[in-house]
Amino acid sequence: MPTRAGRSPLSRDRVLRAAAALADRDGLAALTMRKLGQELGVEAMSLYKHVANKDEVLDGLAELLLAEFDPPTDDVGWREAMRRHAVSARATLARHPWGPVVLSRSGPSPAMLRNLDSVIGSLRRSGFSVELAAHAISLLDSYVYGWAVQEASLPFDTPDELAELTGAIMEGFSAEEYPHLAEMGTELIMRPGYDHGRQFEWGLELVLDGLERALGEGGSGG
Amino acid sequence: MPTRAGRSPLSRDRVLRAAAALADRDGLAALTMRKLGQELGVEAMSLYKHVANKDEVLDGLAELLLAEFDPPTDDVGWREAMRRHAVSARATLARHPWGPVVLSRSGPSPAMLRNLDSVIGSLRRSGFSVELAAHAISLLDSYVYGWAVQEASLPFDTPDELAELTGAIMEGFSAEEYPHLAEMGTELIMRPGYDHGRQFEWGLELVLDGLERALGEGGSGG
DNA sequence: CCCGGTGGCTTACAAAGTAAGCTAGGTGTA
DNA sequence: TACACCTAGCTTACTTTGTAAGCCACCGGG
Repeated sequence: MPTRAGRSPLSRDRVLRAAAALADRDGLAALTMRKLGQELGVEAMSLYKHVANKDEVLDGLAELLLAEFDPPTDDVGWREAMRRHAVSARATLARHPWGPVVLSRSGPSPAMLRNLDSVIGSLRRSGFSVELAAHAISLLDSYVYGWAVQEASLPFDTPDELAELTGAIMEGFSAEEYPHLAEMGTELIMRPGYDHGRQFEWGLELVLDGLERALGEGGSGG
Repeated sequence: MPTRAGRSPLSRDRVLRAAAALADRDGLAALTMRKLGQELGVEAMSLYKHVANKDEVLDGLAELLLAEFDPPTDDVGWREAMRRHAVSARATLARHPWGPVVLSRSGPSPAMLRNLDSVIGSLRRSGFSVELAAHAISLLDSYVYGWAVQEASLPFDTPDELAELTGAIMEGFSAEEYPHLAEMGTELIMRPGYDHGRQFEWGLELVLDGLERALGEGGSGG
């Protein structure tokens, strides 16, 4: 007899979705096989009929995540395509703070390769040399990824919380110890209307400007 | 009687250094309190006389790491100062693949704040507005950090190994599936003399160019 | 009607963090 | 000198987690 009536049967897919939901809700550290089982109304060991082990669950999360990234489209020009791709990646990673962790421990999965291939393709069709495309991807990826990692480690979600937190941190140290930090805190971050996310876009535009210039120069730069 | 004669007494500092050495040698996952104890010729529980718990060990590793970063100096101009700082940070993180992990889980520690403050100071003294300095740091940090995270997850150390690995990955998929990736693999990455690290510098120069331009425009950009 | 396979369950063990309390050896003080 | 005390390291034991091994009930086909 089923533990709970009307429960749909388990499947690898349902396991992974539940894992993502659990990690979203309670954090990646709370994702244990036992809790995951509970979530699905099942004992921990039952999960092993559908996934080989916990590593496979984590790899599966990486796949789910990559599937959420919009691949670039060719109908808007490379610059807009890259911008959208970067913005979407950042938004996805912000939605799932466990994203960077699972991505950085997964090897080159098909989803990852597919994603990469489509970005390279978009750039190549817009006139980027192989080398310049490599440079562009490396730069954009590092930026987005690094941003996301730092964002994921910040313990706040809204600008208000940021201001509040900044204030709390700043009470912990004297303005003599870290004068420049103090200045930045009071004159920028705690100002009403300050939006941390704006910085992401600013940096992204700077990077895109640089790439546009490098593309115009026709070479690989250097 | 000491387990091993002539052993110097334990201390928080010795514990942290041993932890760093162990993580360097066997990876962060191998850093357990028991192994760390062994490394020091001591039982696991003895460590707790010097550190509160494992979290404190990890936080301590973050401090050690930050101490390895060269702070920027004022005698070379902001651009060269930022370049050196970024290059040094990248080198440090490459030397310690566990770096990104411990950094991203540690809150704003004094070492972190000090580091940040000195970078802001260097920029401010070179004419950066508060806002532009914030943008610059955010961009540079994200780039270096994102690069480091990705580099840390790569399972090779030398260019030769990269070429070899790329070849191995590319045997796993058909050129029809990922045509652009295949092209990049054969025409760029597996070419003799290809140096992945060069891409870091290329991106860094692009970013510095952009910042220089933004500084010249005198405003905060936007 | 039996039979094998499948999906979930129970049990059990190893690794890891760490709480609690023990003890020996050195130290300051009467 | 003797004694009380402090400290660093030790022992034991509990909890959480991943997962190996094997059990059993059900279900569809011969």
